[in-house]
Amino acid sequence: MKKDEKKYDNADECPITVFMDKIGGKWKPVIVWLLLNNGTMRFNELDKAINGITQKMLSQQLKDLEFENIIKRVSYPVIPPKVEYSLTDKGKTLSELLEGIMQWSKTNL
Amino acid sequence: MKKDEKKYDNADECPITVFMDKIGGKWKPVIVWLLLNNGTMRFNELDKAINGITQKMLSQQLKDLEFENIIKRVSYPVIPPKVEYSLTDKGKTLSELLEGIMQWSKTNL
DNA sequence: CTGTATCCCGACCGATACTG
DNA sequence: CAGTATCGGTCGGGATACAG
Repeated sequence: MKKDEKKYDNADECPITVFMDKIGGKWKPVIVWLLLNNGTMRFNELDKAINGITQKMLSQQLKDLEFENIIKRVSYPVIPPKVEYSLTDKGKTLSELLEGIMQWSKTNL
Repeated sequence: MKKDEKKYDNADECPITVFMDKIGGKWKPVIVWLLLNNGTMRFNELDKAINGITQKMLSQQLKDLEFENIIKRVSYPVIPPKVEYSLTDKGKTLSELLEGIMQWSKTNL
C-alpha cells in the first residue's frame, strides 16, 4: 500500500462495510432488486413477491431503505390504504453496481 | 420485468444475497480489502491492522474466506509459527467490484 | 391493504484465558 | 506467533396476533 493511501483498517470506516450495513442484510438486496426490475410496487406486491418474508420484516426493511434515501414511499389516503414504493434517483444508481455483483456472484459462487 | 427474466423473489436465490453472505459481515470486507492492498499478510499483521477484532473472530473469518476460496493460507513449519494469507485468483477478481462499491459508498453514503 | 405489537429463539460476536 | 476453548450478552429476525 502506498503511504498516501487511506488505510481502511477499521470496520466502521471501511466503505464496503458501510455499504453492506446499508444495502446488505437478509432482505434489502431482494427488495432493491425487485424495485429495480419492476419500478413501482405496492406493499402487498412486495410481500407476495418475496418468499418467506413477514410483514414485520418487510415493513422494517422498507423503513430502513427509505431512511437511507434508497427508496421512496408514496401513500395514498384512500380506503383501503394504498402505498407505493419505488427507487429514488440515488437508489437507481445502484443498478450497475448490483449488476456487477450479480455477474461476479454467478460466475464465482 | 420481461417475462423471460429470472425473478429473484427469494432471498436464498438472489445472487446479491449470496454475495453478501460470503463476502459480507462485520470483518470480511476489511480483510479482503487489506489483502488486496498489501498482498501477503501474516496473522499478526492482520490482527494489528484491524481495529477491534479479536483473535477468535479473525481466525474464524479467515477460515470462512479460505473455505470460499477467496483467500489462500500458507503455513510455514517453523518456530515460532508463521502463517501467511493472501488472495487467490478468485479473490483478486473482487478488486474491481470492491472498487466500485467503494466509489458508490463514498459518493452516496 | 398496510401496517404494529409482543414474545422469543438462536446466531453472531466480544472478553478472557489458555495452548503448541 | 498463531491460534483454540469457554462463557455469556446482544440483536436480528421469525411466529403470531392485532389495529387503523
